[in-house]
Amino acid sequence: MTELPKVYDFKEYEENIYRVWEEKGYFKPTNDPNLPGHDPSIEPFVIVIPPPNVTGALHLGHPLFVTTEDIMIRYHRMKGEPTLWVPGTDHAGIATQLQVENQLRKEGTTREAIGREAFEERVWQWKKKYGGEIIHQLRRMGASADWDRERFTLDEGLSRAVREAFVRLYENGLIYQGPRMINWSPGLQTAVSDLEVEYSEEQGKLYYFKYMLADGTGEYLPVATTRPETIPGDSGVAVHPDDERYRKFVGKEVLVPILGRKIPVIADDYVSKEFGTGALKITPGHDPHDYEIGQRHHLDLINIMNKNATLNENAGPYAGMERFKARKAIWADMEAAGLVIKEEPYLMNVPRTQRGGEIVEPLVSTQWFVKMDSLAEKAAESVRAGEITFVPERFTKVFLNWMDNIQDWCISRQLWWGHRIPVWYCQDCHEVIVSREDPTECPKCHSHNLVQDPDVLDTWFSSGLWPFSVFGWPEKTPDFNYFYPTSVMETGYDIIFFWVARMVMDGLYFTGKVPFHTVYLHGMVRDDKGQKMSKTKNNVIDPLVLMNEFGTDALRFSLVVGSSPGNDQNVGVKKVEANRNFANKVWNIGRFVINAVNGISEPIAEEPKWTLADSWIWARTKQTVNNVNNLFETYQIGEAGRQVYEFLWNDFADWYLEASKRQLAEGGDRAAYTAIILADVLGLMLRLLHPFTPYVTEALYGYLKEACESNQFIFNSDKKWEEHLIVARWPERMAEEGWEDGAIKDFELMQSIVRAIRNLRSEYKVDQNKQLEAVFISQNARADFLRKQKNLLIDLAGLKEDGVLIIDTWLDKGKLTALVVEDIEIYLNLEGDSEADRERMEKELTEAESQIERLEKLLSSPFAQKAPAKVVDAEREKLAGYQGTVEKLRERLKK
RNA sequence: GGGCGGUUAGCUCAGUUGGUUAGAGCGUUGCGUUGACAUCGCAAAGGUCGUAGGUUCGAGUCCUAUACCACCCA
Repeated sequence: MTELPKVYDFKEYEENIYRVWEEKGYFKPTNDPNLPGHDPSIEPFVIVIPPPNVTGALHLGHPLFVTTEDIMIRYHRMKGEPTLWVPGTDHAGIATQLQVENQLRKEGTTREAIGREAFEERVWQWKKKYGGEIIHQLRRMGASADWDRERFTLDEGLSRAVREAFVRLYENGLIYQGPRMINWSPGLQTAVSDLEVEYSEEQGKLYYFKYMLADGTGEYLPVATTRPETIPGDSGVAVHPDDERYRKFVGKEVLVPILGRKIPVIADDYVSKEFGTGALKITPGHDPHDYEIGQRHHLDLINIMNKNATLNENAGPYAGMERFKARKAIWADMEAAGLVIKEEPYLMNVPRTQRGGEIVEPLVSTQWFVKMDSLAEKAAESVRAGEITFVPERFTKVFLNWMDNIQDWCISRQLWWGHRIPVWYCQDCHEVIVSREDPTECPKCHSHNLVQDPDVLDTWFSSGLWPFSVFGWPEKTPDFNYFYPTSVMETGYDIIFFWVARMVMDGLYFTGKVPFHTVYLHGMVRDDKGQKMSKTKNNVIDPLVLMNEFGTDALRFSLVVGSSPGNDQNVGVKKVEANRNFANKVWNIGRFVINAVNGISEPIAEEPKWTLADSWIWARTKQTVNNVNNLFETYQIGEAGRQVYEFLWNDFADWYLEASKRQLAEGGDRAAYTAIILADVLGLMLRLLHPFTPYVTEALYGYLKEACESNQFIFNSDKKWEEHLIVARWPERMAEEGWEDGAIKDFELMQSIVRAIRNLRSEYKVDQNKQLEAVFISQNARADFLRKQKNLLIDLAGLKEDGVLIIDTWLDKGKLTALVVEDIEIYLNLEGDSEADRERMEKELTEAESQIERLEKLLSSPFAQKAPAKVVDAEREKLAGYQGTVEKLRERLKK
């Protein structure tokens, strides 16, 4: 027999338990399609992990998604389904490249200095180190993923998938290369997609100046701009066609300040008459809206900017100047030339890159793009048709709205870390070769002088293929055939466009199937005040610190319980601490139950005679099992966890365990059956709780199993205990048998009486160990009921063993202190202040009377006719209870 | 400009077919340790469920308007 320590020491168990799980192969799916005996007709449950970046930065978002997905995985595994969770990591182009560049900088070198090949080698080293670390942390969080199937987005297999996807899209005309307006990051020296640009409201200035007419009349158009440095790139001035003020200028020419270039005045209804002066300078080379207007009106496209955000030769005297220095210089020169009208403060939306944070420069550049409209249409269709469900549902609209307004996707990045674009250029005949295999000669001129496109693909290009590339696509592998499409995609709502949308589009395009039937989106983790966690705010909580201090179970429980899908949640140390306490509570419940089982040492003689407490806890157990099943099926994981918590702490531990102590002490069948109930209820709850807190439950399960299996008096050998909880059978719904409501109601009456007595004890500052004498006055069935439950009252309310009297009527009430619960009068031998007693009872009377008033009013209203009988009856019973209380209190107060 | 979410106890949040006295954790206050648990127990205080209307026998929950906060898209 194992003697368990008083305190659950998670450090004792976590690592060992995880190792055992893994060694036993529990993380691997049953019904593996690669093994003999596979049955393809059984539907598996499959999740592919949102692959964490290999940058090495661990944050609370990781344990959140690990826990959520692991809960789903463990739940389905326990239900006996073939269950697969595919883990892996993402190469995270920009983020990782930046990290390695930082490292190089510290060494006093740069990627340019060491060259592309050496740089790539460095990044692989980085990946090996930090990618391994991330994986190690995922394991530490208890992730029951199939590590033999772990993938990395730059693996050989996945790289092949990327190539296949690119070539197929290209061949079908969905990938094209061309000069387009893109977002250029001067710091990162690469193009970024629209999604990677974030807008921040910042204080800037609106500059008003004169656009002089070219006819020399001295007339001018007043124009306002936030970016004077782009003036050298202007190729037109636009006004609204209905604008009376400027109608006469349309068709005329104006002079670009300083440069003196002639440009036309055009009319376009994009221009807002109210904004600024109502006249807009058009810079098609450096503003996305101007770009469109320029196209409409065939304006010149002038690029005035170098890739490093200095102005180029098109900017005349400002060539070579950095963009913000040029702004000042131009403005000063214009002021000198008398062209300045005024400047005023202006709150503007500044585009910045998600990664580097510096201001994005919109400019025209030759890049690779994916044509999105047809892809998006199919994706939207399948969502509208209900092939994909979002949890929470509101994200359906967000998703569709984005799909309906989709823009082409710039997929080329001027980086060195990522999937190299599979395009080669013949240096002799300029043929463009797009190929699955590296070509050695030009198919057109047979030259061997080929150069591969230097760019790499946007990381999300490969992520979009993840749900099927991890299974070996484009090969039709057994894994792909059986596990794809997957079941649930669980990830953060912040990447619904970046990732979820692209997986849906790619899945439909490349496999003809939606990649998953459910998208479960979790919220962001914030600090305990609701602030975003950031290094600058110094409010980052390191999950490792939390796990070291409170254990993995506590962290997992904290992240999932008390929150709901799609909503952000605040996490503080206190919360994790509280849940560490819960793990300890469960542990001690387990200790008690195991001791109880071990204490049974004689065989059962007769059929069971269940006590009220037995019936009650079993009824509540059934309720909890059924509720948790309902909640799991509707993805209300947090609420499910909360209900198990509540049951274990407030019902099982606080009441049933207390009640069971006497039952166990009684010995014989009573004790044996009590031990059985304790073990059965705990067994069921460990199962329900296991997905949330896998370690403490697995540890306890082992001890409980040991205790039960070794006790032949109450547990026969045909009751099968699975070897480990991780693969134990999930408790399915339990049918109602009709007695449950009565047992619950009866026990609740006992609870009311016990609480009333405890309150009074506390009010009278009675020593906890002092046993009180009590007289209960009640009639008929109620009195019989109380007589039957006398022992329960004695134990739970702290009454004297032979000092409890239950009688019909009693005259000599003396100076005893009275209590009334429903129609039961209770007298305790407390040396009370009779005046205080009277006051207390009067207060209770007033309260009960007001309740009667409320209920009588309610029951005489249309409520009684229109509400369901069950609801009305419940109110009637309450009323009867209060009426009993009032009657007894009045009687007592008369004396 | 469009959209979405939030507003519930001092703090952080649950509350999914509407059911009639609204819950938890933390914090606060009081009492209490030789047997499951002080990483605890027993109890107490604390809420016009943002505001105004509406639907309904009944609204924290559904509808409309509105205020504030946060986020997404343009």
